[in-house]
Amino acid sequence: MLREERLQIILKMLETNQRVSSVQLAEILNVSDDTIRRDLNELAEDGLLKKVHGGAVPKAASPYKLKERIHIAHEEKLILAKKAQSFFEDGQVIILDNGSTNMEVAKMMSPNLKATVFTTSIAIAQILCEHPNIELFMLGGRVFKDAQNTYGTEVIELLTKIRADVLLIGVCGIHPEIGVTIPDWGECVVKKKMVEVSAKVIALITAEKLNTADSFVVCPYNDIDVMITDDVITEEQLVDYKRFGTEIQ
Amino acid sequence: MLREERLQIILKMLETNQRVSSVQLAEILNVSDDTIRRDLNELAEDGLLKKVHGGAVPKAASPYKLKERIHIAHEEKLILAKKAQSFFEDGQVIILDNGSTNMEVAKMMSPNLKATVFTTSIAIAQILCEHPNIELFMLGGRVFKDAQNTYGTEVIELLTKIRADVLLIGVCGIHPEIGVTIPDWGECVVKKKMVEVSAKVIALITAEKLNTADSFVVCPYNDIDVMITDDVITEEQLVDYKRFGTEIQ
DNA sequence: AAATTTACCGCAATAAACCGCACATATCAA
DNA sequence: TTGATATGTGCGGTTTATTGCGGTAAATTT
Repeated sequence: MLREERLQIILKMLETNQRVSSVQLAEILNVSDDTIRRDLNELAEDGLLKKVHGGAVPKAASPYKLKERIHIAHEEKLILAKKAQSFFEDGQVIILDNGSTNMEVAKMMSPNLKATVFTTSIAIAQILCEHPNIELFMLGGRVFKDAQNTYGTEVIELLTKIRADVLLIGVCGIHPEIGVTIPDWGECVVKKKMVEVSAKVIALITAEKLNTADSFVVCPYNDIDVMITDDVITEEQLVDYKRFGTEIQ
Repeated sequence: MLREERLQIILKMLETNQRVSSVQLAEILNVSDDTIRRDLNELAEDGLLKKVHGGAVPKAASPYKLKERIHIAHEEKLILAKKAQSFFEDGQVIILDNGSTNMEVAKMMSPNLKATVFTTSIAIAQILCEHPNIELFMLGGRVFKDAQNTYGTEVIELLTKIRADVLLIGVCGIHPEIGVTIPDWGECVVKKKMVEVSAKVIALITAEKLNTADSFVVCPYNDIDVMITDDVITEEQLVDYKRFGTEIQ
C-alpha cells in the first residue's frame, strides 16, 4: 500500500467516524502505530485534522471543508499551493498577491506558521482571519470588485514601507524574453512595487500561462527567483527558463 | 474514547442543558469524577465554559468574534439596517464602520445606489464587491482577525484624506453623559477619526446598548446626528437622548 | 457545628508519543 | 547497471500524558 493511499484512507475514516485512534488504524492498515503517528503528524501539519492524544479528530474550522470541495476541481492549483508551503518559515514577512492559486496557498498555510502576511486580496484576508498565528495586514485602497482586490496609490504607498522576505506573485502570462505580464495597468503598478520590495519572488505558474504575454509588463523574467510549476509541464518546455538561473520546483 | 471526544461531548451537553454536573458526567462518560474535574478545568482554562461548584455553566461568547455576533439579535439588526437605507443618496461618500449590524446594512443597499463607500471591515468589503454601482475603498492596515476589520495608523492616515457625507458608526455602548464607547483602544482611535471627517454621524443602537458604557470614549453623545433604534425601546428610555437635538428614528 | 459533598494534591500505573537507529525501498545521475 | 542519496518503515528505549486512587482541604447543606 502506498503512503498516499493510507493518508487518504485516514482522512476518509475521519470524515465518516469523526474520530480515529492510532492503535486502531495501525491494526486496520497493517502498519506500526509509529507510522500512523507520523502520518497523523503530517496531516496535522497540513491542517487537515487535529491530532490529539490517542488519535485524531476533524479540524474545527469550517473553511477547510470548502478546501475539500476545491480539492477535486483545482487539482493543479493545489499541487502548486502545496509546493509553495516549503518556502515559508517562522518570522518571515510574506506578501500574498491576489489570485485563486494564492487563495489555495492561504488555505493551506500551516496553522503553526508564525509569520506576517500582507495582502491586497479581500478573499485571502478573510481566509487568514481564521489562521491562529498569522499576523495579518490588509493593503488598503480602491477595490477592484471583480477580482476582490485593492490597488491604487494607497497600496503603493504602504508597500514602500515594507521589506518582505517572500512574495508570491499572481501571474497571467510569463515568457522568457518578455517577462511577467498582466492585462490591467492598475494591478501592474502594484505588482511592480511588490517585486521591488521583496527579497525573494516566487511565481506559481500553471501550464497554460507558460510562453504567453499580456499587455503590461510587471518585471523581466530574471526578477523571478523561484518558479513553481505543476507536473504537466515537461522539462523541454522549461529549457528557456532554466538558462537564467531561476530555481524551478 | 478519546479525551478530545469527551471534551466535545461535555461542551455539547453544556450547550443543550445550559449546565453540567461533574458526578453526572463521570457516570455518563464512564470515567472518574476527578478526570471530569480535570477536563472542566482545562475547558475553563481555554475560556470555553465557566467552572462552578459541582460542575460548569456556559460562558458568554466573546464580544469580538464576528461569526458569533451575526446571530445575536439578528431580527433587530435587520430592522435597523432597513431604517438606515433612507439616509443614502446617489453621489454620497459613505463610511461603513465594522460591525454585524453594518454588515446587514451593506447587504441591503439598493443596487441602484451610486455612491462611494469606505470601510475597515473585510466582510463588508466582500459583500459590496457584489454591488453593481458602489465604488468601494478598503481602508487598509493591521487586521484584527476576530472582528475581521482593520485598524492602526495606516487607516487613520487614509481617513485624514477623506471628507465623508455619512458615517454609520458601530457602537458598543452609548450613554447621554459619557457618550459613545467601545472596549478596544485601537478601534477607538479609528472611530474617533471617522467621526471627525464625517458630516453626518449615524449610530445604529439596539436596546441592550442603551445607557451602557465601555472603557474607551469615541465621542461625546452630541456628536451623533442621528440615532437609529429598534422598536422595543420606549419613548421614556429616549428622554435623556432627545434633549440634545439628536434625530431619533 | 457536624455531615456531606465537592475540589485539590501527589503518587503510581498505564498508554501513548517521541527519538534515534537500522534496514528496506525508491529515485536519480553517471 | 551501479553507487549515492533520499524517503519511508519498524523497533527498542526514553519521555510525556492521562487516568484512577487515597488522603486532605474547602465548600455546601442540614
